[in-house]
Amino acid sequence: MSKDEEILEELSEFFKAFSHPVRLKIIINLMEGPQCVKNLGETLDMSQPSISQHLSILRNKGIVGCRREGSLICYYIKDPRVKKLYNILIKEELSWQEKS
Amino acid sequence: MSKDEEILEELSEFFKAFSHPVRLKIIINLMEGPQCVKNLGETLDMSQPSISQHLSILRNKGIVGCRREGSLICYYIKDPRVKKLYNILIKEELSWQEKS
DNA sequence: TGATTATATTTTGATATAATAATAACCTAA
DNA sequence: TTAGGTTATTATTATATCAAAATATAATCA
Repeated sequence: MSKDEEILEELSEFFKAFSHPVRLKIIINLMEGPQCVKNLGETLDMSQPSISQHLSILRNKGIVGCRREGSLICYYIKDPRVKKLYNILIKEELSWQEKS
Repeated sequence: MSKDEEILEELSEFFKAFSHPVRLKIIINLMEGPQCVKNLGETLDMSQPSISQHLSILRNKGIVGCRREGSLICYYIKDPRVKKLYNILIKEELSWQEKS
């Protein structure tokens, strides 16, 4: 596979991370700061395994990272492209976010 | 479904359009200007039905539009978010594009 | 009209993704 | 070390997506 093909593959994988509403929710929440899985589950009102599965997808793509803090595992945005994307395309669509 | 849920659904559908390397290629090509299906097929070296299928996905999401011009059908970028996305995230990753 | 070119749709089979349930692993505190 | 709370993984089933092939539609030209 050529270099350009690889770039396109990687880019499409990146966008695939955003192509599910639950993952979008997770990403939007993490944009406000690192969160542990438990908090995410409560905020999004979803089952723990489901949250965990989507987090593992985001982790595998390098979009989020995590660190253990005692009994909790704290997730945070890792890929710098997420911030760009959030600022120009996501933030302004969300009614509950101020458009500073 | 709440308003916010709908927004997230729509956004995730939008990103899903970019989550396949062939569709990325098509979008990148159309960013340089409208193209007919035949040209796209030749440029990308892909079968006509395959191009056409991906175009119909992009069409259904409102990302591209098309108009008939004689015997050809000309596709163009329709969703204004595409240009934003292209400029901040896609363009700079492509080695064959100048980063003006 | 029939033939040709351009494009779209449909179908099929293979593969990937999703939700859910069950279980396992890990940490902390008693 | 056991118990309880937190997170991850696995298995299963349902659904979605993909590529490829076959077929259908639409316009043009002879």
